[in-house]
Amino acid sequence: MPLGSQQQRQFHARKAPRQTRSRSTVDAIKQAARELVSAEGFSSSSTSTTLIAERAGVSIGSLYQYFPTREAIFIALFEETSAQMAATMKRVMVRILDQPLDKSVPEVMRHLLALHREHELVLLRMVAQVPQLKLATQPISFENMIFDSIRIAVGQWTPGLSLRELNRRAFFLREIILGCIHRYINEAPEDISDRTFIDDLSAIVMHYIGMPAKRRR
Amino acid sequence: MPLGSQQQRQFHARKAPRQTRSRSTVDAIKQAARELVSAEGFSSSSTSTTLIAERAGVSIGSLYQYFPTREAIFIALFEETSAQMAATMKRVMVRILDQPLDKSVPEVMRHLLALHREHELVLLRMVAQVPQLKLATQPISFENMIFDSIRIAVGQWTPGLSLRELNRRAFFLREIILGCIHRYINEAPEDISDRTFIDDLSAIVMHYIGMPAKRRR
Amino acid sequence: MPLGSQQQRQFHARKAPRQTRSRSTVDAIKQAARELVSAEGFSSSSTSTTLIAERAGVSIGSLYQYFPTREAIFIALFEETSAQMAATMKRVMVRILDQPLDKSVPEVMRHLLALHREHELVLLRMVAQVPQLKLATQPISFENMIFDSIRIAVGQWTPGLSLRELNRRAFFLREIILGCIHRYINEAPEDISDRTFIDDLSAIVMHYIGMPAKRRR
Amino acid sequence: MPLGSQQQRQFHARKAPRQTRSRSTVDAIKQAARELVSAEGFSSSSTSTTLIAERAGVSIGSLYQYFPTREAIFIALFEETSAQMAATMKRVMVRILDQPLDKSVPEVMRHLLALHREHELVLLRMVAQVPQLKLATQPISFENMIFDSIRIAVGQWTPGLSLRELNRRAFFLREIILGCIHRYINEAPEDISDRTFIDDLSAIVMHYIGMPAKRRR
DNA sequence: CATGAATGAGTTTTCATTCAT
DNA sequence: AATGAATGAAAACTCATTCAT
Repeated sequence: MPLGSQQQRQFHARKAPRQTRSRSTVDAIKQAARELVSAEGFSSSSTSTTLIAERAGVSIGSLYQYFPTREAIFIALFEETSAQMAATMKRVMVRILDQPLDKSVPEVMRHLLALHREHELVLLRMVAQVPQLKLATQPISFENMIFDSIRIAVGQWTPGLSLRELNRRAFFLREIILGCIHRYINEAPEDISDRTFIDDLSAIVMHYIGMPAKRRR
Repeated sequence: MPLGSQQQRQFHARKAPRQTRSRSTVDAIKQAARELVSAEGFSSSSTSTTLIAERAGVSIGSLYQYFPTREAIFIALFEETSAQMAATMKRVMVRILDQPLDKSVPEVMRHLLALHREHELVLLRMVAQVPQLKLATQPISFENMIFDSIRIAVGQWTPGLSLRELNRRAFFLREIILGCIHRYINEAPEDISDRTFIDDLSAIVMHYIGMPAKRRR
Repeated sequence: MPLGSQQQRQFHARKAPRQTRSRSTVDAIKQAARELVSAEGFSSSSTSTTLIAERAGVSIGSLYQYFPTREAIFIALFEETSAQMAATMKRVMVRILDQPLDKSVPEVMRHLLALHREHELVLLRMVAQVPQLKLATQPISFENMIFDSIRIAVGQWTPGLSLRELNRRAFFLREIILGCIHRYINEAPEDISDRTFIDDLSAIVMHYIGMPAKRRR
Repeated sequence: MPLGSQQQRQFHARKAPRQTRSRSTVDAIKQAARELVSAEGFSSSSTSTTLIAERAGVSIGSLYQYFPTREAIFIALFEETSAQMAATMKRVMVRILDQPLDKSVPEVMRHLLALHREHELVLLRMVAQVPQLKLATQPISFENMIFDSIRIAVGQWTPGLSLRELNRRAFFLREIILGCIHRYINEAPEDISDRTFIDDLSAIVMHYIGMPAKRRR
């Protein structure tokens, strides 16, 4: 019988695991998925459900007990990672916000770089390669969290900006920060050390934060 | 010569179209691929060879006469687009290079934005979603061309920079420019008009170009 | 361990069937293949995986669970048959070896004929038509087993032969015996009864076994 | 439209080539086919019509002008080769028949070996691998010719044999001779020189020719 | 006659998903 | 709950053959 047509495709996890055993089953699956994605990207031949289950030491049957769909695994993975990162960053931000810009910005950059390195592949590859993510998890939590933090920071340092202008600056800053970090990790350019990378990125950021509001004609 | 011996996967076009008829077949295929990718991304269910052939009004047989592999189609597409964009940009650059920075930079940004809009999906989606591209098309021509242009421009405007520093600036500038343009097109944020987008981006760029060489400790 | 890395074409069975259910699936597939080959030879149109699966009353999916490749099916078939035949012949040989030549040789011929009749098509057609077999199954067990038995028998009956001469005689005998049997089964000539066939073949064989070592000039 | 159903499949050459140009086209095709078969066997991927046409320096269109079917090419090839071999053998036979057995038999074997070596692959591989041949070319001319010659020779040297017995001996002799030659060429066993091979084969043959008619019980 | 672009039925193979045990 | 055998729709790709030019 033709599948996938008889019901709305569910993208989210099927049942909340309660017992310890299934707890670890879910984790094993996610971990296996993470590893496979890291090693090979998302091509469905290298991260097939069978492979994931195998690596997790779990039968496919069990896998489908907890995830209704292959995609669900990756979405869960993504959300988890994303949430973790957001939480970590929040902690960092709180600790730092009252310091002067030239201390706090590099500090934040450092943490962001480390964080992305740690979760490198899941986050970087996934967003790019799994289009469904954009739709499924509307608030891409981490990016949004960054966006909000930036708005707040910019608001503090350059008061009197309109909402539009605030959003605009946050838009650019987020893209500059995350974009440069992504590419830096991906390309690992020989000419640039972590140190210079963070210095330069911080300089750019600080300058843009401090740029006076435009006088519109 | 011994035929049929295990030939490794070919990524490039199988035979060059000679007659006008086949010329147009190839074009139809590429166009169909372009459209499907634009509409649906790369998931092999939405851009299967069958679908491409169908949309191109061509039999699968014909498709495989010219492209040995599904991937080959996309690579061809990518290379073509990439080359076109590079050529266009070169022309623009030449026309502009002797103008003062505050004229030429926004001008270049304007052109880049237009160019990316035009070729939006092929370029944007492809690089992210087709991992093989990185390997198959050694010099991702467009990005490289941008990189080189930036180095030249920076060299002119901030003479006396070391090679390393030149490369570093080009690295940041390329990422900032292309990254912001990509995201701007993708997200189409309501708060930002094309005009402000270009102004802001230009401001950031100009500032970074002019930043004095760092005094290292 | 890195999965998904280009694994070279496997010719051997994919997973060993554990449960009784899969046992019978594998058997059904092999049986279906055997029948189709018998009826039609190996042309991939008459023994396509689809056809085999269909006849086996099994889905193609299942087929590919156990055989990674169409070829793998035939190789498995061949090995199985070959091994069975070798085992049977060994038993026969043991029982017979101490009898006088003029008893044992016809006896062996009789068994060989029967054996080939039983496994007729798999063995006969396959070796000729599937070139990969030669490479895949290093010792074509049955033929080798015959070869060895012949060497032993000849050694017993005509002692004092050099190794070379032993090999030479075994070469001729094996070809004569197996060749004549094959053709007899294939052509089923009206003029020749099983009885006369075996008599004549035995006579030829016995004579050759007993031929004195050559005096080389 | 589905082909192959609207008319009886024709296996023989489509039109008799008259002009010199097409003469050479046909030859080129046959030659190309011969080479490809020699190099790679019959797997339709290594001897596809396209490949044959290509190697022959001829368009597929032209190929199909002269051969209605892929098979037709091979059948033509086979018949040609077979006829040539038969002709050659006939000449040899005539020259030799009045000599004493112990001269003529080795002589014939020598010629047969040479002949098979020359046409090695076409003949050997083809018979085994192309089942259609058996049906299409009813009188496999060469084998038949050998068969007949043997009957004549045996009739001369052992007069008074019944027709059945004649046929029987010819059956065995043909298989022994051709079988051993085929295998000798295919396996090229190190232990056996051409000389010993021919000596032994001749001995076997002569002995069998001379074996007295059986006294039936 | 020659050409080679086009065709498409038919192969092999994959992989997400189900379901009997 | 867990298992893993079974499923089959769908994908990639091939190759003999036709036919417009």
